[in-house]
Amino acid sequence: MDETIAMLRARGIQPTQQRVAVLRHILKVMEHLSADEVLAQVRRECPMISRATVYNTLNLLVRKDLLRTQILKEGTVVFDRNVSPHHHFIDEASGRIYDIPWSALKVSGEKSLEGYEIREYQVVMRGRRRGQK
Amino acid sequence: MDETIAMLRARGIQPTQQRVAVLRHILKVMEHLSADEVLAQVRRECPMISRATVYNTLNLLVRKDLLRTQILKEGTVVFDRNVSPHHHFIDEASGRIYDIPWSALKVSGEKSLEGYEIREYQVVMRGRRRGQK
DNA sequence: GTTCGTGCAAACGGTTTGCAACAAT
DNA sequence: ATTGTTGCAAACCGTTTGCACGAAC
Repeated sequence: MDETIAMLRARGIQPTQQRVAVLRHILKVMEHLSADEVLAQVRRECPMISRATVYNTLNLLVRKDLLRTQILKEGTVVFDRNVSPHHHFIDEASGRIYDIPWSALKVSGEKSLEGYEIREYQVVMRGRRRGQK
Repeated sequence: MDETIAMLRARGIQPTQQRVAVLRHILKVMEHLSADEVLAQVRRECPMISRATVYNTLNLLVRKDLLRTQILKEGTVVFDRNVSPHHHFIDEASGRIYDIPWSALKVSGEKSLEGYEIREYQVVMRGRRRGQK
């Protein structure tokens, strides 16, 4: 049985060919893709998919908590398959975004902020990846 | 003597009427404005300013380190008059962005991230402002 | 009289929307 | 038959660009 289809069904989403292709692709690649990147890449395997369907599908998956959007790049939103709290590092040379595990960093002091009801937070780091790839 | 004009001169920028109006407005308001918001608000005092000039001016001021851009909202960049390290809180109800002083939060663990050369980082918090206004 | 700055309109890129054709139930 | 899904094209919105007019050195 197909895990991607099961995920969609579990959220009450009809597993159409296009939706399965989109979700399957995102779960496969490790990158944080923009909608247009998803479109281009999914089209290789599923040529008859339209821009509108990709956008519709991605927004649907976000609404159903299978994906999250992140505001990390100028001009475009990226979709994150990791829906649990974590931090981000953005390589300024390549633009590539890396997930940093929640446990790798510790933020303190946020409880003493008066008047701010924090629903969620993350550390956003920018710089350069060094060494390996 | 005018402080705004002095700031521009110090950076070798010709203090034209439009540039002074843009910078003066940004230094006056406390908000993190988008370019179009700057345009709309500056036009009240300086009606004969064009969209292109506002965008040109803002980009120039960023290039000369008088402003910083921040990627915090979907679909638009905001301009930050605070060019020193600090954190941000975004009120999800109003969209308003608040500066959080660098000293209010402490992040630890970032030195032990192997392979990541961090040039800068900040904590981005989202939630609701409580109480006063 | 060059250089620099401005205003306008067109172009651009990411995203959304309206709508007609088409499945699926 | 009704509802949900897709593809296409047009619309939209923030931003950039090309170009001609005008101001400043």
